[in-house]
Amino acid sequence: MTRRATTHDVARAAGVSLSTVDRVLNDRIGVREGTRRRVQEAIDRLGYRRDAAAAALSRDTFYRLLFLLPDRGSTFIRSIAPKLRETADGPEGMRTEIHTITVPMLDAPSLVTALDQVMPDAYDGVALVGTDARIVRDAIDRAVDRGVHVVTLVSDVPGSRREHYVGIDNVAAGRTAASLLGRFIGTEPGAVQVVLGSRQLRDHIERLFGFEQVLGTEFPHLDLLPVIEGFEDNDRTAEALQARLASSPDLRGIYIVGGGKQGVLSALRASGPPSLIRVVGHDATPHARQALMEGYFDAVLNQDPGHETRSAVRVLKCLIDGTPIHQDQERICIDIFLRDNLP
Amino acid sequence: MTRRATTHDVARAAGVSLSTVDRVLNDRIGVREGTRRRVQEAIDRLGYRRDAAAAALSRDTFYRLLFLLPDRGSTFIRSIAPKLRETADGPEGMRTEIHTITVPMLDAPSLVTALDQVMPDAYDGVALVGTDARIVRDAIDRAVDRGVHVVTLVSDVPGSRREHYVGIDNVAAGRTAASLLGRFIGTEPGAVQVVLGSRQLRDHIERLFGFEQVLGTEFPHLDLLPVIEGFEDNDRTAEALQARLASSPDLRGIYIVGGGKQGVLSALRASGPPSLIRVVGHDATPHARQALMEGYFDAVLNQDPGHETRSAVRVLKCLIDGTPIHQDQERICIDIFLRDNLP
DNA sequence: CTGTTAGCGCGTTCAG
DNA sequence: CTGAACGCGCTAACAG
Repeated sequence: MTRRATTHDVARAAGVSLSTVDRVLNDRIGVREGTRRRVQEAIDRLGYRRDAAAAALSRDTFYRLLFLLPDRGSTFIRSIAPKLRETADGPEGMRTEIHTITVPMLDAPSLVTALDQVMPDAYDGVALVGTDARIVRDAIDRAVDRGVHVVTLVSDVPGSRREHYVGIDNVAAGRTAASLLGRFIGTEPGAVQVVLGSRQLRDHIERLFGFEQVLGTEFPHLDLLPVIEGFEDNDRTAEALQARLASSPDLRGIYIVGGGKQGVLSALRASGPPSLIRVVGHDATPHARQALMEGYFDAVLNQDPGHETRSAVRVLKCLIDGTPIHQDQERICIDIFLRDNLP
Repeated sequence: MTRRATTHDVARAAGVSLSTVDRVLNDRIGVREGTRRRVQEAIDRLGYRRDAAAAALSRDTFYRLLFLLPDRGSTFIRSIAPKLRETADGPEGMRTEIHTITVPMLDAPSLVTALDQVMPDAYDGVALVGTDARIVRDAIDRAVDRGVHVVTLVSDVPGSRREHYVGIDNVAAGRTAASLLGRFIGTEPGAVQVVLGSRQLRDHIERLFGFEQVLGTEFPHLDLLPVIEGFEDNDRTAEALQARLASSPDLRGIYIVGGGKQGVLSALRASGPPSLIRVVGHDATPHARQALMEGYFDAVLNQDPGHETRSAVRVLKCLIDGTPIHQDQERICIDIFLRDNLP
C-alpha cells in the first residue's frame, strides 16, 4: 500500500460520486440502501480512513469555548490560565476561539452569575473549575438546558448535568497518599497530620476521605491528629503546623491535601534539617520540587495542568460535534513524583 | 478577534503575494531583506500562526518509517507492536507509512543485517529497540551516513550517532525503585534481592546501576544479595527465587529489573500470602496489576508504550522535516503505580 | 527577486 | 436520490 485511499478512490471503486461517499461517511440521509452498502463495502475493502485534518479544514467551523477560572488560589490553580493559553496556541487550538473569565475564588454566587451569562449564540461550550454548591449545580443545569455544553475542570460538581469531568479521581489520590505515607512511615506507632486548604473545596474533601479510609484500615497504628485548615494561606498554615510540631513529638507524617505547601515547608525548615517526618503533598510546583530535592518532601502527587486543559478542549469539541469521547485517552492520571523521577 | 489570520491576510497587509509570505515563513531564499522585514512585521502584528494541518495537506508528502522490533521478549516488549499499529491508525499516522520488521531478540548480527538493508530511497527514518553492541552502533552510524534518520526506542545505543532516544531514563528509574523500596522497607536491617532479565540489555544494566547507587548511599543497612539473572524466563526465575527465599530469611525487598515478573509472582504465591517482603517491578502489564491488587507487589514503575510509539513517530517526522523537537513534550516519564492509582 | 496558478482531501452548496 | 463545482489554508511548480 503506497498511499492511503481517499474519497475519490472509494467513489471510483463503488461507482458513485464523491458526495455520495460523503453522505455514507457522515450518516446523512438520502442514499439508497443498496448504494450505501456498495459504498460501505468499498470503504472497508480499501481500508479507507478519513483524513481528519482535511475534513476540519474544509468544514471551516469555529469552536467558541469559554473557561471560567478562579481569580486566585494555589500555585497549581494559577498555573491553569497560562497552560490554557499554551493549549490555545497548540494544535488543539486550531479553529478554536478560547475566552477566559476569572471569577472570585470559592464564590458560588459569582460563578452562578458568570454561568448564567453564557449564551449558546456566543459560546458552544464552557469549562469551569467547580465550586460545590447547590446554586452552582443548578446554574450548570440551566446552561445545559440552554444548549451550552459544560465540563467541570479539576474540581467536579456531582449531581449537576455537566457532561464530563476533567481531572483526577480525588478519592483515589487520597488513598494513594495514604498508601505512600503509611508505607514510608513503617510499622511503628505514631501520629499523622493532615493539612487542608479549605473544606469548601470538594477535591480537598474527597482526598481527605480517601486518605482516612486507607489510613484507618491499613495503618491502624497511625493516629490522625486534628486536621489543620490553612485556607491556602501560607503564614497561617506555618503557624498552626509549628504549634503542632511542638505539641506532638510523635508526629511521623504529614499529608498536605491542598494549598499551603510553602507554609508547611517553612515550618519544617524552621525545625531543622529533614527529619524522620515523612511528607506527601500535591502538585509539582517549583517549591514542591525544591522540597523534594532537599529531602523535606518525600513524594508529590501531581495532575498535569497541560493535560487537563488540552483534554477539556478536546472533550468540549467532541461534545459539540456529537462525536464519542475516548474515555481512555481523556482519563487524567495521578502522577507520583519522588526526587528521583522528577521530569 | 473573530477568526485567525491566514497567509492571505498577511500578504494583503504586507502588500506582497502569497508565495513571498510562504518564502518568509519557511525561511526560503530569494526575498529581499526589506520585503522580508515587512512581511515579518505583518505576521507579528496580525498574530499569524500557520495552520499545520493545512500545510501538511498541501505539502502532500509521505513519511516512510520503519520500526525494527524484537520478535519476542517480555510482555512489555510484545506490547509495542500493537501500540505501534494504534499509533499508525491515529492522527500521528496521517500521511505516514509505517512498516515493521521483527528481528530476533538480543541478536546483534541480525539487527545489523536488518539495519544495513534500510536504504534512504525506501525509508526516511528508522526506529529500533537497541541492542548494545559495537556492531549495532556501527550499523546505526552507517545508516545515518546514508541519510536515513535513526532513533532508538526503549533501549538506547549510546556512542552511536542515533539522533534521538525515545524512552525513560533507566538510571533514574533504578534510583526511583531504590528510593521506593528503601523507604517501604524501613530502617531495620535486611537483605534485598535484584531479579534481572539479562545483562545484555542496556536498560536493565542502567536500572541496576541507579538502584545500587541509591541503595548503597541512602540505605546502607540493606544488604544486596547476588543478582538473579532470569533471562526473561519465568520458570527459571521462579526456581532461583524460591531457593533464595528459603536460604535468606532476612529478605525484605525485591526489585524486578526486567522480565520475569510472573516467575517472581509464582514464587511469592507459593510461599504464602503477601508477606513483609516489599516488591517493586517494572511495566504495568496485566499480571503486574493483578499482583498490585493482591498485595504481592507494592509498586510498579511504568513507561507507556503508546506514548513511546507516538513520540518515536513525531520525532522521526521532525528529523525528516528538519524542524526542532519539543524536548519537553517528547520526554518519556517514569510513571509510578501503586494499587491505589492504577488507571 | 516576486507573482500566478493548481491542487492536497474533504465538506458544502447548488443543480440535475 | 445523485453528481459537479467551489473553497478551506497552505505549498509547489512555473512564469514573469
